[in-house]
Amino acid sequence: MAQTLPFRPVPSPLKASCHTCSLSNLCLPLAINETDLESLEDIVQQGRIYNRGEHIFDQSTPFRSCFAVRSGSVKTSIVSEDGEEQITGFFLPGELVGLDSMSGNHYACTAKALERTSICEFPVQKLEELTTRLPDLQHHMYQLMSQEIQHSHQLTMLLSKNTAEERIAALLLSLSSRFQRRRLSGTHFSLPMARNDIANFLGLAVETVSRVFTRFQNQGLIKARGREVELLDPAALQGVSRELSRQVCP
Amino acid sequence: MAQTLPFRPVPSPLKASCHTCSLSNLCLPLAINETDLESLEDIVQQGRIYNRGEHIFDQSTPFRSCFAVRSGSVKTSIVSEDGEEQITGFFLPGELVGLDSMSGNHYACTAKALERTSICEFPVQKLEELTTRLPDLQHHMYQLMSQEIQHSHQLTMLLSKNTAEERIAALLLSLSSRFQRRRLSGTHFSLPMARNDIANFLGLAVETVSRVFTRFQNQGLIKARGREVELLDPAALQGVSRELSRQVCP
DNA sequence: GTTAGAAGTTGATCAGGATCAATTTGGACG
DNA sequence: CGTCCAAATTGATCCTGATCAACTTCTAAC
Repeated sequence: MAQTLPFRPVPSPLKASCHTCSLSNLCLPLAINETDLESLEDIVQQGRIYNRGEHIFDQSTPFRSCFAVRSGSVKTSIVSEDGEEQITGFFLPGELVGLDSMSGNHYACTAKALERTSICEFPVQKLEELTTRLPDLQHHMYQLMSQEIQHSHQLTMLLSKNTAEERIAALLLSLSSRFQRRRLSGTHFSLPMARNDIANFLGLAVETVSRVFTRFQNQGLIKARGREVELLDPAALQGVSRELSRQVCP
Repeated sequence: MAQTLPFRPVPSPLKASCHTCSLSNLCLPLAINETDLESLEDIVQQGRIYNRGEHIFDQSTPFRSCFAVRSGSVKTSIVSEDGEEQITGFFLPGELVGLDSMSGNHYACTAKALERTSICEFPVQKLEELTTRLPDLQHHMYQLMSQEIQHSHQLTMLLSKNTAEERIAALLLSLSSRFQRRRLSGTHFSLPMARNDIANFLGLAVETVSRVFTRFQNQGLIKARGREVELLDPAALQGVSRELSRQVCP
């Protein structure tokens, strides 16, 4: 959309432009060189917009594609037999959604936009064909999936061993470092998700999340009003979390 | 080792025999046809034995290979900065260990044999080369990794939402169905892991695990003496767990 | 601006499971 | 066969965080 200059033929709106995408150092293009990038662009459908709360796919959708967040943010969740929901991840720009679905005929989770969000789509069939031709891209896919397993294991440890305060500190620090890597402020940002989502993701009650936020605020660790958060003392938060060398979430 | 007939030239002991392996319908060979199977056999190092408690690799080992359990069982665990351990999976024959390590230079976890265990080794460099040539095998790798993500997410939900009884019931049923798929009894088996391991894996205290086992026993759901377990009323256990359409662990 | 419903905060109470402590059982090995 | 140490069980107490309830704030829609 940055390309729609007047008096200039515009490429088909579905033709991708990973070349000009500022996220190419985080996303799939990371793995591959200039010439191969075009092969990737050939299969991408780029930039469809989803509004807040809109489903990108759910567990009844036949599995066709993986998705990359271009702007905005996404949450994924699974639902148990008895209808309980578990949020499994929050995804920021440059991150890939749907890697957990690459077995079976349907998506393994539900993906929902947390705000107005732009999404690129990679049809898996074409993606798999491409990765047989581009070993570097295949290697990158293995890496991404492997990292997702690692992150999930970290989350397991967090849920299994850490207190409410530690979990929330870890989440805040994870978001902070991920924002930072995207050249956004790591100390002052807006939470893309509701308190409810945080609680669900971290295995806590909403009330607990709320209490910990105010406790952190009273201790001068953060300043929070609604979704607006400022980390006043990241080092102290680090101390609280005593955990998570890497990120909690993908 | 089943091939050492007398008066007959025996292939090099390192030369694999996936052809004759009873697990070929669970393990990597599942994905590929007769002719391609030989390519896989060419890269496998087969059947090294590990004793109970022996490390297959740990987080300081440079990452070289993925491993398939041939017989016996394996647990994997990660260690946090402050030295706390979290068991991330139990692996039975035919299951692949090390998929979480396919990014970075070192293994992402520690793998330890829970009993006398035979392990096949797949050097990843060769494996990756092979998967570019064999799209079916590549597809299978994607599937396996994707399933591991799914299982980890299921575990997340279990830790986040379920009580001690529900977690333990779910684990017993998971083991049961996995033994069954290996043509072993699903109602009478020997737990490969200690109570401590169960507790750690499920985010509980050992004492709690012990209490739940005796409670289940008093309710007539199971019979347990030490590691020997008999599921007397799987349906009732199913009711207790109300969870986990699939397995908890890989 | 008004209003209705959702989201968030705060308080009081309760319970599941952790922790601490004391036995008991079991397995490995001389 | 007995010894020793680890693993498992059982009991008593305590604490974190869930639950229930009331209230406030925010957001969106008219």
